[in-house]
Amino acid sequence: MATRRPRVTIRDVAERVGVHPSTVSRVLNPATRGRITPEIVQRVTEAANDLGYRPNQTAQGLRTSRSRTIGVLIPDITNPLFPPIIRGIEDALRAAGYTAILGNTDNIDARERDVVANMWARQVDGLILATAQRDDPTIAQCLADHLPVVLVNRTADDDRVSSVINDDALGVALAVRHLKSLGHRDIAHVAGPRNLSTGEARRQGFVDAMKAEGLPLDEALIADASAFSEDEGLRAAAALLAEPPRFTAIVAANDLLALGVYEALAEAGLRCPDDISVTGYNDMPFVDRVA
Amino acid sequence: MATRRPRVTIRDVAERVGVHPSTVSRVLNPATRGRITPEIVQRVTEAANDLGYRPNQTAQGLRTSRSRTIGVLIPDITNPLFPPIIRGIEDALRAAGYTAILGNTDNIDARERDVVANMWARQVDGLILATAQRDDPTIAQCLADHLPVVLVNRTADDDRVSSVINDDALGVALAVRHLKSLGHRDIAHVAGPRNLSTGEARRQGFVDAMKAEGLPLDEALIADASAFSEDEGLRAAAALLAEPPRFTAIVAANDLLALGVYEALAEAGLRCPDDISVTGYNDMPFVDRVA
DNA sequence: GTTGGCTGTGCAATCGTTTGCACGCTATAT
DNA sequence: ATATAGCGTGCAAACGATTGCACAGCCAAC
Repeated sequence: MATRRPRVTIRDVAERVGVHPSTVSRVLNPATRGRITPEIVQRVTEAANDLGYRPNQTAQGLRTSRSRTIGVLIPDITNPLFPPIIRGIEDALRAAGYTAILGNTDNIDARERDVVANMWARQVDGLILATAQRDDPTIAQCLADHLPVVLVNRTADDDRVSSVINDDALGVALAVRHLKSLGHRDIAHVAGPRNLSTGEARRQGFVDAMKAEGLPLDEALIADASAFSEDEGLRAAAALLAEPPRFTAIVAANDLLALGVYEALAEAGLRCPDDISVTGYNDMPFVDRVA
Repeated sequence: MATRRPRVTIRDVAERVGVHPSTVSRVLNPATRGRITPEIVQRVTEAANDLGYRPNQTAQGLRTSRSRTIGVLIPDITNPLFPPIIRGIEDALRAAGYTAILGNTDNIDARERDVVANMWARQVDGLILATAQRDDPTIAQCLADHLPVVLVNRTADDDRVSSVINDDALGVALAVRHLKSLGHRDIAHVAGPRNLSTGEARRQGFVDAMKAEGLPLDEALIADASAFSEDEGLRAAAALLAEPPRFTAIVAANDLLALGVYEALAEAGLRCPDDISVTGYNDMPFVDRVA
């Protein structure tokens, strides 16, 4: 391999100005800059610019044991739900001088442990989990290690950890109200996994909303999916459609499930919305364009 | 902030076994393990496991100046074209003990420079660019710095850098042939930006394919989009549709452009495929479901 | 005119690993 | 028996930055 452009170090800057490296360090650190004579600050700053000095994050990280890096765990980046979330996280982190490293877990525990171990070895300053289960061993581990952790999209039952989520109950209630206003009375629900906060909360939200709207609630019209996937949406909806439907609309707990529901309807020879209406949840990109 | 779980270092392992840290290091490094007495290898390995030792990547990185990290530049992760690519990159890197850090550039030069500078500061071992322009300053910079770089999805005119791309000309030719087999003769093309290899190659592929198939080639039926975006697809297609169309099909250089073309057709009161057929390029997730 | 405080900078240790070099030991050759 | 080669391990110096401590110089106060 060819030799790389030699890195400009803090020592190079120091030599050029004729001061000690520690002085350069103090100049470059806004918090300590005030302790240095303005004229030296000026000369050091100029020299650093001239030489194109860039602090070596690795060395900084070793010394300070902070990496300015955050680990982000997601189930699978190809799930269209996540790119917008990731984008938001990365933009915010970059603005704060941080960098994200991503880990796809595919909802596999072993993979998740592996990814977290790797991130720990890389000295991440904290973790953002989009993978939280209501009872999540990874979260327990992070709490035990005092590794800062925040949840996004889903939350956990353990209330020691904070999370950024939306109002699942409200979202489902809006869907139910909308369907009611269209004249629907008998509404089915394809629910998400009950071990995920989103699944459980939307399920409960559906039950509450039906009651609140004075619509008939039939537990038999709630089909649980074991994952937020198209396949499971298809499976769950097919179960609902096994016998002639006693409902005119389906509230799916998530957009991927809704896509599966569409398929199930098609397989059953039913059309949407002519025969049965369907609502999703997520505003997944391009979902409004799906037939 | 609470105290963190104290890190187990190579020195802790050494002390427990009663050897020098360097010996532990050699045991843990497969390349040097052979130089150490098997019994010591055994004891060190055990102690490392018992203590839950994990090498500190930051320290390793500082010493070896290799970070086992690769920077990946993409225009925008929310563009559905990229998640599958990223997923593939991350899986392959992880299998090799590497980690990816992502950078969204939004095709903005300044942002791109910023991201690359940040990655350089983080000592990335190399870069994967999905952002390549045919004449790309970032690539020139990397070559000058001897920072290893590989292109994906798009390539560059500079042949010193390798790239992983698909056969754009072939893909377009297949689309043209398919349309011809359906009976189309007059085919328009919504081309991508000519400063990107994909735009230019598919455009050229379209021209060549039309000639090869013996179909009439009318330069006026090629509309250039200035970006691979839905908006530009709409704009370019609208231009083609400004006067009564002299064509029965449109080959779009990319799926997002194709979505824009759909919109343009809708706005013009035309239906697809009844009035005009459209082909895309990418196999973007869920695109087969779009109306 | 000495003492005392303050201020700006240098010194050197440190973060956790890796690695060239040296050293002591054993085994073989003479 | 002594020289020599080789093998396994320890030693210590890096990598590039940060930071507690010490020290020199200056000014003011007594």
